[in-house]
Amino acid sequence: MDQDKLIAPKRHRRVTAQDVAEAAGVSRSAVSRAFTEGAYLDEEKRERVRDAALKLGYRPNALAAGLQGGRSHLVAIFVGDMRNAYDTEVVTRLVGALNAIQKWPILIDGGGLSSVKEAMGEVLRYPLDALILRSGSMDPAIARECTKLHIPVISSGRVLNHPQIDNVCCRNAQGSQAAAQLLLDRGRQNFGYIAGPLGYSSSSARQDGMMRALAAAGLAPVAIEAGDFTVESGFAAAERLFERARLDALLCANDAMAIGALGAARARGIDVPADLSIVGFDDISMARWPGINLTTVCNPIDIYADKVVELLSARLADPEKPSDVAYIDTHLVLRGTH
Amino acid sequence: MDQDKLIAPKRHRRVTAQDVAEAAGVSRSAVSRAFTEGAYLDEEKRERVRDAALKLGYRPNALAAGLQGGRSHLVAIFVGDMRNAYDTEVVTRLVGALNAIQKWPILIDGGGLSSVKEAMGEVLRYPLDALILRSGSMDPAIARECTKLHIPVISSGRVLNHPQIDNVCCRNAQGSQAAAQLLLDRGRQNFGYIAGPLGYSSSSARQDGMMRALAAAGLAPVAIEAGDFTVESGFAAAERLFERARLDALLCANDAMAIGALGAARARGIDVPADLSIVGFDDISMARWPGINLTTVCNPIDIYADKVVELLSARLADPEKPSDVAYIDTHLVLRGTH
DNA sequence: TTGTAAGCGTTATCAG
DNA sequence: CTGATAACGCTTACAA
Repeated sequence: MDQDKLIAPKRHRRVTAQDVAEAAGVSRSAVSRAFTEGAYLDEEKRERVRDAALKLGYRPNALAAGLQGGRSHLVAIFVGDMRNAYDTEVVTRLVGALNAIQKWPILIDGGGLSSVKEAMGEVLRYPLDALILRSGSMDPAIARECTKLHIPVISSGRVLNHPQIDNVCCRNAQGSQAAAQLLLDRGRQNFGYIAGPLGYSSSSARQDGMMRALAAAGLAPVAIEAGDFTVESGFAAAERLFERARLDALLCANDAMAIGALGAARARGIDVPADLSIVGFDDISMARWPGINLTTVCNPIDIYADKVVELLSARLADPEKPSDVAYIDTHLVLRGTH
Repeated sequence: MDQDKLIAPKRHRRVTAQDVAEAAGVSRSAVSRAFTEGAYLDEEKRERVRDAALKLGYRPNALAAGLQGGRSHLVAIFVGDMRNAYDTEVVTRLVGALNAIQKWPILIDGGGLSSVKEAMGEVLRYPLDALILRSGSMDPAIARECTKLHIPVISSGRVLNHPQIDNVCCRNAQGSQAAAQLLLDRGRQNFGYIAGPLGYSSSSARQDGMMRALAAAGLAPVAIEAGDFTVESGFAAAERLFERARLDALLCANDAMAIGALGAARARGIDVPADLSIVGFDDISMARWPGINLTTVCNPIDIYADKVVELLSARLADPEKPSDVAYIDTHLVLRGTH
């Protein structure tokens, strides 16, 4: 016991390869090899090392391994605002997809943070395998800074034109054009639109798509209001719209605002879908909840996440490859509000 | 240019302290000191180093710094299932709170993962500052394994009795007892309950709280069904309940299932709250959405996350301190369904 | 105040 | 197949 204290100066030193080597009666390198796939090592010896490691509770220190030159297996995900339902669902899928390929996602939530840039700066001190940007309103300067550090960047939701940045992006205009067409075919004529905040490319692209469909029918939207992508803001924007004009069709830049608008319509006694069609965008999980049952444009999240991981793997395999843009096709999901 | 190629063998080597030192005409240690708060270094020199660093795009490698003995500033968050709305909100707050104190959360989502244990094993190779467990059904063996590695563990949602594990936990029974009492006071007598899956301590504690209130009034629940915490399962469970019995009060183990039950009641033409009171638990953000407006027991998420971070900081400050349990008080949120 | 040198725990290289 | 040895990039005594 006394001896114990003498031998272990630091109280809770992590078990190292050295310790295991001594316990198993082999060299440090043998221990390393025992844990390296396809390294030359006598099977019996490998067995012995593994046993000793298990007994001592050893596991190779990922920090040291990462330092030594290989990959850190750390991937940062920068999220614009995790309080946004769609972003949250994307992050959830992304986390799952990354976990599955043994990449460990570090999350940074711009929504809850006062100084995003500072946080990014701190996280960039880790030699990340990659950075995933999930934000419609990310300062492109930050992305460019990452490429300077030679960290692969995957931008999701907004296409950044940079030779080192891969992008995955949904065909926004196509989706909302189809949604508008659906309502036109149903005989709707008085369209309203609830946009997202200024500066979000997805919102403006979606608005453009609607405009295009309307223009082809010789129409234009009757009224447009903007929210901030939250349910509450959708509720408020819808109320303003209902004050201003008598609509029979309402398209929204995302599902959350559409759900808010649906609440506002019901509160006002408007019959949806008999008197007013409401269509969202994204197909978040709440859209299919009983009591909401929102008709919407599906922005397929799982495909999205898989695509991000695919681009990531391709980039890691060949860091010099030209940058890529993966477009995701949308499709209409007809439920009860159109 | 040719020289460039000769000097830089690896194509995109990260800028190191050495590079900065050479550029600024100082020693490596001076560079290190320039970035260390409160280290002795001539102000003019520090300026010079910082300038050179900025120009070269240098930032201290966090891996190397962490290896060197200090903290890694990495914290793993293990989530039982990120597709669960409450867990997701907790994670969001946790991420924000950790980002704010410069700890970088690595997420592992048990819900999306086939082999949770394996993933945990991989992540434990990083010398984590701490591990946060957010899961009602986590295998306690995993937690114990972490304490063996001397990694502080904070368990959230279930109290683990271990000298090295800190806990934060909401007073579940208290909350649902109050909810039941509210409905008793309103004259309700025929109570139903939608429980969570077996093995979730929160669900059973909440059920106990309700039982206690009913027992005090000489009552017992009329019917109980179980779901899996999802909206869909709440919908289905409520339908089964409505088949079995005529209820005037329905308590649910969480908000998501209550929202499902609300949908089922409406689909059946039951007037909520005139003929049936429905009360949830947690107060997730959707509970206050227009069109849902759910009366519920608030399980204050922000306090929760702050508490976790508080325990974490205390533990890091004194790794030998006795383990702690922080109980979170609930309160009723009266909205439109009671 | 500064530079030198010794780790931190790995993995990769290179003789044997 | 295996054991030394040299990186990896940083911090921090220690000496100047």
